[in-house]
Amino acid sequence: MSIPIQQRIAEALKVAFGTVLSISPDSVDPVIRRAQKAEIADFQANGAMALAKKHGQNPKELAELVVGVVDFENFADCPTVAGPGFINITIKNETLSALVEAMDTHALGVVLDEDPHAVAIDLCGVNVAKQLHVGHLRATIIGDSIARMYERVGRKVFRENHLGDWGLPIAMVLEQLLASGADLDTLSILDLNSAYKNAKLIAKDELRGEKTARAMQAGPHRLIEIEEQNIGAIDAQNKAKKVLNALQQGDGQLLQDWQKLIDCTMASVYQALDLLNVKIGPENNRGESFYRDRLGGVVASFVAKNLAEEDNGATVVRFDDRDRPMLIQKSDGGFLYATTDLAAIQFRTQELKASHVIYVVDSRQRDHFKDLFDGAKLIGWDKTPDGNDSVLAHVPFGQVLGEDKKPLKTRSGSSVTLSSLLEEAIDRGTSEVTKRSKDPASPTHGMCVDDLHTIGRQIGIGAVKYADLSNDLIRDYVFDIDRMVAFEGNTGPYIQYACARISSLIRKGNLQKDAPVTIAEPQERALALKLLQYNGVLQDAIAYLEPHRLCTWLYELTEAFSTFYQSCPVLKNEDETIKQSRLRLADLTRRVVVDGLDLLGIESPEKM
RNA sequence: GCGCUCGUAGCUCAGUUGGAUAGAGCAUCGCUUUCCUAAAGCGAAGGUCGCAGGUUCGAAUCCUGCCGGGCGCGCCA
Repeated sequence: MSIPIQQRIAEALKVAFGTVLSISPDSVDPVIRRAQKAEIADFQANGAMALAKKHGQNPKELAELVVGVVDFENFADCPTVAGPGFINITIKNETLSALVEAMDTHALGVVLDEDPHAVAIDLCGVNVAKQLHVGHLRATIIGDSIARMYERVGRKVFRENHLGDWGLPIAMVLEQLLASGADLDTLSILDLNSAYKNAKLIAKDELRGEKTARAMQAGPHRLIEIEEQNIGAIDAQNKAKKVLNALQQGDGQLLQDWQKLIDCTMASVYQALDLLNVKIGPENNRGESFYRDRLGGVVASFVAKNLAEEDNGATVVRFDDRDRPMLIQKSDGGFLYATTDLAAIQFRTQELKASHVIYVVDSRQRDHFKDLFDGAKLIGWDKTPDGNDSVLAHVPFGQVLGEDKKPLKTRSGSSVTLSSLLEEAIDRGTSEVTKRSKDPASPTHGMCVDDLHTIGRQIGIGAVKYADLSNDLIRDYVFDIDRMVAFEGNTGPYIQYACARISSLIRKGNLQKDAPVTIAEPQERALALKLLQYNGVLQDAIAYLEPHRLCTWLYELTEAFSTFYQSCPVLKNEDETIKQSRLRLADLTRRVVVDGLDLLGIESPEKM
């Protein structure tokens, strides 16, 4: 994390260390960090210890010498030395005032990333004929947030919704529905969902039979027995394979029917995505069917370069450092998800020319992505055509758990649908804001039901998203709606509320945009220093693909504002200059919070 | 069996990629309101950072080995 001033401090100290030690300033790392205690200083340099050690000097004496020669060009006070050789630096109020004024533009201090390459983000991951459930929540909102952050720094982003819209499962669903004589035009997502479950069940049965046979190292006779047991499953599979075959041949009627399944599914998906306030629509669909004609080519490429070999009739890619191979073609000629994913990587780096291919997928698929990325590197799909290295990254996230600390399920044991979850959150948000509006002092007092409901939705959805994004992604978390919608603590509603309070303040004040900013009080300094970190925090959140860094910081920012607001009168300040300066500080804070929440896909109601 | 991952206050979690006395929130207790939204703020209490070694001037952070929870391991996606 860095703010502009931090770099200037680093530069000045590099020169100073270089002078004292008679070495090149470029070889010096002064290790500038924010100071731990605001009362002591704003920043600290920890480099003296390591440098003293390296050059056989006393660290404290070295620090003293450096402090003696360093030139901060009047933007900071004379630094002090503490402990074993920490150098404490305090920025001048005038400097802070000027920096805040400089930040107060449309860009809010965010530095744009000039890399002209695109960024591809694989997110959401819906399956045709499947209702969205909790499992999709994280892949969708984390991916959308990362996309928003990249867009915020000026990058072109492709949100890739890699639909599961092709292959045997879909063929089974289609075959079942056609056989039952269902009218595909009037189907609901629920009908599709049950057909999907049914298909999955049958496929599982067959799989279990095969696995058992293999585990037992059964001979041909035993295999036949098992096949007989699963005769129904095999039969269904065969029928589905025929349907898939016909689809692959381009059967016009079947393709139309297939499209109907997709349309039906996506209609329900978009409804949920709309509630979620994510920027994912039809334009983001690029599913398995898109890659269906490229799979043979993928396998052929690996074979041609001797990167794949035949094993028991299947085609596998082997890696030097692990036993587990990556299967890219089945013994029956069929392709696997690794094949499709390789095709997708090829497409994303070679045709979309993405410098970053990011997968926002459940942590349980770590091994898969390790294989996938290593496979892509073997064949050279980790570079764009112009030779630029592409970063292939898996953003693994943990599971959403129920109160029992097991994956969230309904009482009947089925997985919780995303819409039911969101409805609950919206209800909670709405009842909360409705309750508050009863108070005559509340700005929401007297609002119509529709408006209250809109705010309630913003709060409820914001609560769920913030709770999800504010933890380290790798961790599982318990879905606790009470904690999420709480207006206290590190929650979405708390930050939204803090922001609404500032909006109210601005509405009442008569802000003059060009009024000078004067940082004087400790609480003003703390707020200013916090604000100035925005760009650095955002850049870090992107670099580490960790939205929770932004969350933590936004919470700290709103806390800094609360503290400032508590002890620094704004509207009732008799001094018009101070009042205007503080209004401007408040307005800047408000805009940064709105901007930051937007990067998390969270809306900021003006009243709540 | 192999591999990955997590373990920090009673609970939920941060911890700026190795820096000073490990920080928040919730819950508990105390204080503050003729005051810009008290939907708040301030303070107290609460810790052998899973355990044991090691590297280092310095370790919650890096290395090794254990312990405990979760997850994944060839023709499903």
